[in-house]
Amino acid sequence: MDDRLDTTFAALSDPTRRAILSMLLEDDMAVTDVAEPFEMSLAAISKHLGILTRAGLISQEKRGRVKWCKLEPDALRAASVWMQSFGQFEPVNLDAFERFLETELGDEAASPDAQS
Amino acid sequence: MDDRLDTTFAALSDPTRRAILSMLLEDDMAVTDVAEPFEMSLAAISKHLGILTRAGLISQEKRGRVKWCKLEPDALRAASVWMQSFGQFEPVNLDAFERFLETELGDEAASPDAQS
DNA sequence: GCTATATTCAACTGATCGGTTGATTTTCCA
DNA sequence: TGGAAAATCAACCGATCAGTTGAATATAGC
Repeated sequence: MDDRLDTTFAALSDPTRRAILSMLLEDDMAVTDVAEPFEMSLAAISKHLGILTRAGLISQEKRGRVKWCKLEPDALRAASVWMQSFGQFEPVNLDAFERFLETELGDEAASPDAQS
Repeated sequence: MDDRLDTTFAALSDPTRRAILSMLLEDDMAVTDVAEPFEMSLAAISKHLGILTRAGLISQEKRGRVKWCKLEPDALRAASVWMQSFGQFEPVNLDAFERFLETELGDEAASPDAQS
């Protein structure tokens, strides 16, 4: 019944996939370009993109021989709502968000292979 | 570096564990009582609780021979903030939240074995 | 002390995961 | 027309996962 949340959270549990989402936050990208900063094979990245697509977190559109990857942020809404049902925390703590952007997100997007 | 998000999202990706969290939203519970509505062994539930504890999503305190499980909603904050960095930063759609509480959460808490 | 209760441990199983490599398929372009 | 580039497929590997069963460890209460 809640396969949706299963696949969403499972997709988000991998640091490589979260890094990919951060990259796509900047702009749409082709598969090869997504793979470029990572120290792993193109096939591996292709699999990750497949998982993200099946989770609805991104969409892929083929134009010519290039497949463009696009972030689909709406897919996060269900999961986000689920999480907010716990701990009635106010929408977003802006301080924490600021701190997060500096550390987590910034680092990850700048040097994805630095994910430990 | 972001092991925290890894373990948080991985813990949330299992429907049994999400159901357990929903149950603990109502009240603190002993391990045996947590296990009661599920069609699986006590040992399996014990493992799930261990995973939730390691992820910081719950805490366990032993009083006598009973181990009490308590929800720790703060652990969701980092993950929640991460997710809200995608999408249009506006809080949560309250209508969707309302609908969710009626369907998803209510059902899951009422009959956890109905998870497919 | 003895026994029942609460919980975990240990060892095992089958399935899934994240990665690899090599072969294919599709498309662009000179 | 014939490469070269973009991406996926297929088969494999070792690790982890979710579950089982049976034994072990505390603790409570008569």
